[in-house]
Amino acid sequence: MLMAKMQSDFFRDVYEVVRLIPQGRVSSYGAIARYLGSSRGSRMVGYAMNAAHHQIPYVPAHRVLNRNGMLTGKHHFGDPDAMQKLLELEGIQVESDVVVNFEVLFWDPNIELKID
DNA sequence: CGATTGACGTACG
DNA sequence: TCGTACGCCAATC
Repeated sequence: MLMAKMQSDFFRDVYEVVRLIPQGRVSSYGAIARYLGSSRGSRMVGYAMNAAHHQIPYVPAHRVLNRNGMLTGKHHFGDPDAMQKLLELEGIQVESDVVVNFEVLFWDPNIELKID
């Protein structure tokens, strides 16, 4: 029975945090990784996103960008324009594969989910 | 089992 | 300021 633990707990936690990202807001791989305790595991977050497509419920991976606010993973959405389109549907302006006002729309779990 | 890769980030020149 | 090098850790070859 237990077909759980298909991925590491780290991955599962990544999905959970990504789902907590409000609509119209974005976050970064590094911020999530840091929130989970692996400040240098940013690559793992990106790798987790790679598998996020078959995760249920839906994981808004398009809200996760790199520290530069660039849509680095847009090529992994099937269509290169899909990620930008999803962001625009949430009212996020994207220009040259970069989110406009990224620092304003930036949603940092270390702050929003901060444990007192 | 070892080498390479990867949706990143930081350090260094 | 920009380009290159390296580290992180899991997955793939």
